[in-house]
Amino acid sequence: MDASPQYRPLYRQVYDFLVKQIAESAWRPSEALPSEQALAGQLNVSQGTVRKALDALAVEKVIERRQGKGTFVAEHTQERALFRFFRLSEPGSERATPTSADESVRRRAARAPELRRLRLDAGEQVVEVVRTRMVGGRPAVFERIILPLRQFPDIDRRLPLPNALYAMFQQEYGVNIVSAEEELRADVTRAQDARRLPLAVGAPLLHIDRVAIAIDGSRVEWRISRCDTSRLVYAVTLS
Amino acid sequence: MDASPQYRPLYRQVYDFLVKQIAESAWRPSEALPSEQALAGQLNVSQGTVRKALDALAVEKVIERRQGKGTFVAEHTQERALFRFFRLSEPGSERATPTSADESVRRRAARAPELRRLRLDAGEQVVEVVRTRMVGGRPAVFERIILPLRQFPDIDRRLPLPNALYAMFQQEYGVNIVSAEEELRADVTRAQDARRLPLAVGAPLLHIDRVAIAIDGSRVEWRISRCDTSRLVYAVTLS
DNA sequence: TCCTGCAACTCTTGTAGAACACATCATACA
DNA sequence: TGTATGATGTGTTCTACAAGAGTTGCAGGA
Repeated sequence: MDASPQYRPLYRQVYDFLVKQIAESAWRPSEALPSEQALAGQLNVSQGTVRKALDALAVEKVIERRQGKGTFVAEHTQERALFRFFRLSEPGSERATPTSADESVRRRAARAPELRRLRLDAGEQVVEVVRTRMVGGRPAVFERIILPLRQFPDIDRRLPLPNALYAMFQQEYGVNIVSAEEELRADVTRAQDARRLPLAVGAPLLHIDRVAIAIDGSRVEWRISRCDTSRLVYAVTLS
Repeated sequence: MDASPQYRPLYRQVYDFLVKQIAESAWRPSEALPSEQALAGQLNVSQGTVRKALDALAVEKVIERRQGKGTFVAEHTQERALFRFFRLSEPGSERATPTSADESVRRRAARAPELRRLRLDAGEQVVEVVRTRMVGGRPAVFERIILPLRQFPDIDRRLPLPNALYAMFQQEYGVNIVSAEEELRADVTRAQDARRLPLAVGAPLLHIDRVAIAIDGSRVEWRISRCDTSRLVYAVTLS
């Protein structure tokens, strides 16, 4: 534990240390961290201080704690990741689970808006994924995803992509998505949308612009989803 | 502290006790709660246990803690409430602040969907508020709000309603809004919308269906907002 | 006498750590 | 094969002290 020029509480230093370790994949997903006692000994602080840091990480769903068993790196399982970041559901708040279809992937140089959104350096390459998301057997979302090739090398050679991308990011690339910033607006269906979705050109659809953020704070994915909300709704709880 | 049949940790019992007290307006907004020591003495637990309960309430933004000063019931000030529950902003995530216009209020019997949404008893009366929300001098949202008259007696005689309704709920009626469930979808502008918003009939708009939930868990407000998202977006962070 | 400035005190929440209870699992033993 | 037990985890509770903020009271000068 190094004492930084500006004071930070011990438990905060422990927290930062653990975030760094997890960001560097020191432990695999679903693998157990060292016990509180072990970490306390290693970092030369008390068990209570380690616990305070672990509790904070558990609130953020970065880790999971199980009494009597241990503390584990939270796993982005299929259901869990979808439940967290896929917000479309039946109007009565029955959760919808999507599948993928008509996937196409290509590698190219990043364009200006992508450089800005993902804070990339000029000339960097990206992978563009275009796919249709099905809910209940019907096309519901038309998705365009931009990924920096630097962070996901050869992801365009690992087709087909899994249904839950964030689980793959975590397991294959050690990239932990912890939050996502979304901007929503209503838009009209264009010819491009109508080829994928059961919507007439000119009909309203929900346009979602998302940037996903990893545990180290880096902006890792830009995703635009165009959703048919005639049968599903975007559900969110503000608190 | 009574021991319930199913075991609950002490700090959870303290938490529940405090929630109940705040729900019953034992302390006014921005008023200080008794100190940790005082609460600990009153409830016959240690200061650390009280602190754990208070920390949880602070995370939920029900209370605010200030070192050296005390613990205060969080106040739904104008800016704070809007920042929390009004999600429209400029695309670059510059926050937008709305004002109200063209407000009309009437009292009537609750209709079937309102009974369901707000879990009302048949025959209960509601107050229906219709108003236009302006952002940057332009109409941006057309809002319809349903409130149970039982919880907000004579609210229809206190016109004009303030800009931040939840601050009024808290100060005038002791109702603390802590979360809101929203369902969003894209819809077309209808004649009714076009009278209020600078949109042509048939243009896409964002339809938001919100139920606001008070600290005691009761469903207190049903609000439908129809938003012009040609200049603003609905911004939300998933975590 | 009145005002000013500072030190000391008191009350608050924040941080750190210890002690023990409870959960889980592996293993020894009847 | 079933049960007891010990080892090792996290969960809960409590204590001690640090740090922030405000109040009080006193010394000293105008």
